[in-house]
Amino acid sequence: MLVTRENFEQALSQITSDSLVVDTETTGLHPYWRRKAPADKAGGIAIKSDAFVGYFPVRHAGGQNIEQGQYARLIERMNEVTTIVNHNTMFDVNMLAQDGLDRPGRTVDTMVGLHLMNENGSKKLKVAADKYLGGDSSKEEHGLHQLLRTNGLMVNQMWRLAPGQVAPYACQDVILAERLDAYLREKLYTPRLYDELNSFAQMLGDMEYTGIKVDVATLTALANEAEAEASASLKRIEAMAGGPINPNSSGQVRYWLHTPDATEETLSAMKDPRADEILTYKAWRKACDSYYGPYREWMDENHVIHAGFNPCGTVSGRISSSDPNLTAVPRMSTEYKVKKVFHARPGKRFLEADYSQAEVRMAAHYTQDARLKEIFASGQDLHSAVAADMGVSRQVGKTINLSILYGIGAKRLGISLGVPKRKAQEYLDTYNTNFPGIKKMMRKAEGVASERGYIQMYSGRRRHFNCADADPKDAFNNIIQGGIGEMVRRTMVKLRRTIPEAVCVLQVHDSLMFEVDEDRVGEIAPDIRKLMEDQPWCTCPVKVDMKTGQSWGDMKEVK
DNA sequence: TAAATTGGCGCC
DNA sequence: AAAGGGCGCCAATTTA
Repeated sequence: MLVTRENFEQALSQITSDSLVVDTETTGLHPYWRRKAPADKAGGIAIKSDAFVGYFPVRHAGGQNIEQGQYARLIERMNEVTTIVNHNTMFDVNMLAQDGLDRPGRTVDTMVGLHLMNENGSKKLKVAADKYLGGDSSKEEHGLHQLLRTNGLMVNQMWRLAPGQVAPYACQDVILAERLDAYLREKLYTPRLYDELNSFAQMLGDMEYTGIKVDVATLTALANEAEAEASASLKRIEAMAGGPINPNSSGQVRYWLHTPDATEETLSAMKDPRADEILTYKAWRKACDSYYGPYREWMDENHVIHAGFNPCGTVSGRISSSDPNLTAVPRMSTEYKVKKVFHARPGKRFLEADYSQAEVRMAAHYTQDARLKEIFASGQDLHSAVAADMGVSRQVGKTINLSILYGIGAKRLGISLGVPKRKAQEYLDTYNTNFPGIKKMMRKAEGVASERGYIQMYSGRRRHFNCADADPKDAFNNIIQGGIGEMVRRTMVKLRRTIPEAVCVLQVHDSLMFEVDEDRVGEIAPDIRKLMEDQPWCTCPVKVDMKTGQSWGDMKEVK
């Protein structure tokens, strides 16, 4: 039904269940997308409770909205329920937070269920509904798009249509989400994981809502420095080239330096001052264009960046981050110090906990390679121990440790070590002789992936290979990568439950960043470490390194 | 001219 | 025999 000022009371009285399906039609794209679109709000809200389905227009351009006081009461009512169900639920929760919605006790997101069911497939509600529930939802949605088109509107401008035009489609969405949830609970290979992922998705939504603070003075200073360095470098380049040139144009660089490409690898190998200067310019320019510049635009009025964390962002089971992508902030070893712009809020400190050599430890667990397990069990330095076994330098050992799990070949390893392919092949052979478990498991994983159609992680989560764009060759890497994803995911939820005073603000795959009261760092750190290292399922010891600081760019080790 | 692709590069 | 896994984003370049 379409809810109006007149029938509002009647509609509200029909919201009786403790779990609601809630879907917003927004007046923009995203509550935090200050960069891509204006920060906007709910235009209308579809709600399903038991047999009731209604659309509450709140900001439709042509009027016919419910009263502000009525909307406040609707939000109040939503704050009383324990569960909110939808497709991509945290989007709606964070959108409605702008209108006073509290953090819900529990959320259910059909999107994470779909991702669990088949991480290769589409995560769109209508496509999934057609596929799993039968019917023609996609086609029905066509009617809405038609309506938008004839009014010259974009898909995110439904609030410009009359409430009565939007209501049937909005109501359809909450009905579909509820049916899809029921379907997933019945058909998923593991409903337990669906619940787990829902808790995790909720936590990621909370992280996005919390955000991370930028120190504007630092940002300005670093941005100015980078701009100055970039333009000085460009002047030097143009002097050498004898005229204007765009160092970001791979075509122009190739032409000037007679190289096959303009990658860092090629240019740095040249030992040519012209190539070095190009690299200098590109690095400073990237700092401006990919970090400092965008960060300014992503900040809200409190200088907080609300990056997105997507639980359905990768096929391996890792999360992805975007707008901006906070999993790709340059390390402090680069010349530009981007991490320095992130500061803990006043009275708080960052506490960063990294799983040490997570991938190789996970490989030791999955392969049961005797020597690898021995190295970790004895607590030796991995790279040195591997190098010693192989009779090579630590650098070679380290490079191989880092690349072997990606299935690197002799050619690529040779380039990365700066040795002939033959020599690189010798290294690989030596490695495989010393650590035979890896290659054996790679073959096995590939076989299982192509024959059974999926591989399974320790948590029970599956990575499917029964489709064209999933390559069984990636099975081994995916089980390692995904295994870490599962470990970190479960640990994050457990941490939130048992150490709520450690507020998680970032996850960078095998690393977690918390914000805690500055005077409680010493007390909380050991608890975090203990919980993170407690992985009884893992047959290889798990180790966590911890750091603390006021800025992400200035962290000191915690013993 | 806008959309799509490519080249390149940041992270684990 | 040979085989570089998973992302997001920017600017340049090509395509429709």
